[in-house]
Amino acid sequence: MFQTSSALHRNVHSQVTDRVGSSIVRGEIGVGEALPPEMQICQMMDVSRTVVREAMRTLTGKGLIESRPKSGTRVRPPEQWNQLDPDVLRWHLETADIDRYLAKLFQLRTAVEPGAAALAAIHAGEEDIARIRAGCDGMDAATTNEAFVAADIAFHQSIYFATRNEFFWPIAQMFEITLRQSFTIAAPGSHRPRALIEHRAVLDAIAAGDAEAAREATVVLLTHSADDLVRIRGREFEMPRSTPRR
Amino acid sequence: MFQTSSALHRNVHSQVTDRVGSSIVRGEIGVGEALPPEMQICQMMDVSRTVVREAMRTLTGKGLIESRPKSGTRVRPPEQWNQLDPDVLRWHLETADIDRYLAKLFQLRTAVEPGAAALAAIHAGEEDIARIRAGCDGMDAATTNEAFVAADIAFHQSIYFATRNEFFWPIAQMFEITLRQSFTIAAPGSHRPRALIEHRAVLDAIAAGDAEAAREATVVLLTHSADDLVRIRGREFEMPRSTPRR
DNA sequence: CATGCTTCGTTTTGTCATACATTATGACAA
DNA sequence: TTGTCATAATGTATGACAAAACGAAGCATG
Repeated sequence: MFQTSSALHRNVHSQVTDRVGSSIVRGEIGVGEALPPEMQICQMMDVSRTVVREAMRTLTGKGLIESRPKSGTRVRPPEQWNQLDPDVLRWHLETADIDRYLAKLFQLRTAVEPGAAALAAIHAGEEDIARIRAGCDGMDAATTNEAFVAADIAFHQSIYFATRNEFFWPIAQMFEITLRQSFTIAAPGSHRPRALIEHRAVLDAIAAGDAEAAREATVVLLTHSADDLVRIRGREFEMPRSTPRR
Repeated sequence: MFQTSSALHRNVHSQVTDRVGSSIVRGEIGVGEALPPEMQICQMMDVSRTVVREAMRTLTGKGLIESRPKSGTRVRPPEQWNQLDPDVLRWHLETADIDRYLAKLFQLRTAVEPGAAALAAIHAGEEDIARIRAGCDGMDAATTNEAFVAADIAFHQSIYFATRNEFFWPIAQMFEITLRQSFTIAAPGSHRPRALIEHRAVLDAIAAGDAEAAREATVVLLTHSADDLVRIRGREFEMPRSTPRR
């Protein structure tokens, strides 16, 4: 329990937060179960109670736990966790196998991104479009694989920000976390030229303010991307596809 | 600054979290600006530093602020806030006018829910379908307006949970927060019969495991819902619509 | 003389230790 | 069965010190 994680933080309470949070996400504590009392955690990790309590506050804020005097601190059901919180995501990534995670992320993208692109076409300002275009150009100019993936991610992030709807932003944030853990989110290499064309199509539709075109271009982009993922990483990346009209 | 909020909590640090968090979301502090030093906040609110620090940890965990020795505690850019966090949502709801908020929420639903329903059709288990059906039945049996809306919300929440993809769950959570603040999320009354039929259509498609039917039934449902909202509350509820095929 | 670098002091957050308040649980007794 | 109370856990307060980073003063150098 509370196995030391690999991340090195400057703050002690971040480390404690990491170890406890990771344990919870890993499922070592079990929903509804109680954590050890604060004092016991202090001894286990050899830190002061201040630190443990601040870690607990952080976890409470993320919806992972719930504390009451006397009864102790209990793990809340996962439906109530802030599953899109960067830390929670990271803890998931440490434990769950990466393919399952990427498949779920891709499911979310498939559901959201076409609609987001449509909204972006309506609400994007000059700066938003410039950012999206910068992503395209970055993909174009990329020599290394890392640079290509980074530009790719920046492109998609910019679309979410361009909706001008803050509820889409946390989804954009997810990409960063994922990026740091693996460079394999996209499946570049063989299909770069086609991918570039399809990205430009999305950009052009958004720049033109054509919501429906942006939606459908994004569907095409994601569909082909899913095909690549299925080919490279396996069938769990198959998505329910809404056949785009032509 | 740090105006007292209306919510009554049992914990002192929750109150401090509320006041500071609310101030930040309200925009009283300004992105990049520094908060007053901890000791000063202690005096302002007449609490111990322990409490203030635990409140700060909570806010840090939600991505609102960032602390460094000597330089102080600064407000992070809103793109990095956990915008789907229940508390952040609540603070937004306190300040922003409710129509803008509901419109953005509806934009998100319009983008996500069709895809979520498609996924639910594939992954839902018996319990999931039972929950969705319970939502339908609840709408059917509802006598009061509150009961109808509550059942409606339960129905839609169940769809997100039925995806079996935890990244969709935070969106379901949003409905709870919104429900507590206003019963007007749906626009019931005149169109109850039609709404009920459309909800059943979604349920049937999911129960039948037909992803495409579930998607299109949801699009129809949301489109009509948006029409009602536009009629009742105004044009800001107009959505980019993906004309469903027939 | 002006400019850049180093050093050091000060401010603010980070951590520790201790004491006490508050509250809900669970056992005991009426 | 119900009410009361001891108890164990979290909640709050206080005071002290550590660490880090910004800024100013001083030093060396052009």
